[in-house]
Amino acid sequence: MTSKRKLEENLDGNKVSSKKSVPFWKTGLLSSMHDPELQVYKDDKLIIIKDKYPKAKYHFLVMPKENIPNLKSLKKENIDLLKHMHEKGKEMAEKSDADLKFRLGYHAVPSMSQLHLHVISQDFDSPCLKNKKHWNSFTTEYFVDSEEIIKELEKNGKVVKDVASSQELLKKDLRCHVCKKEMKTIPALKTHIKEHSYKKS
DNA sequence: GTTCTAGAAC
DNA sequence: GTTCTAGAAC
Repeated sequence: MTSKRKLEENLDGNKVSSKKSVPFWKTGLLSSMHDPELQVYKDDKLIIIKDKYPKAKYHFLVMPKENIPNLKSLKKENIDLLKHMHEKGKEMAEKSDADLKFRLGYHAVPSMSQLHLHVISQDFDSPCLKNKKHWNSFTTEYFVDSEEIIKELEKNGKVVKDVASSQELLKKDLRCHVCKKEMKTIPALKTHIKEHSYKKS
């Protein structure tokens, strides 16, 4: 027989030496979720936290307490939960700044485990927004509105997103989300978007 | 997901 | 020479 395979486990229960082990950082949200410093709302079904690296003036994550890893795990039984997450997310946006535009949605292929609904103001005014992937993940179809996810689950009983085509969206040229003007660099884009208003019309 | 940094782009 | 992007992280 071959020599014994080292199979230690880290604090998150992931196999450290196995090649198939989940990287340590992928479980980061589960820790953040239970960090009182980040929590802003809590009820029997969900927890809302401030994103640790906000990509706009206001950026929250609404997460179910129940373990639901991602969109693929969603079942028809979760429809009421998703609607509840949407409602509470909307309330949090309202409470933060009632005059500011917000979007509520999911990333097609999120990096981190545990389902999370982004509640993000549309100014994208934040030092944490640094690269093309950040920008495109919130301004292309990679960002799927919460209502669309709920509709898809109601219609098909599941939510399916193609990984390869979704990842291609992240490589698209930089474009202003308001006037659609193409920008050559992230710094130029960040300067440009300051010129628009993000108040509700 | 972020950090770091080599080297491309200017 | 400086700004900016993009890929590795054991």
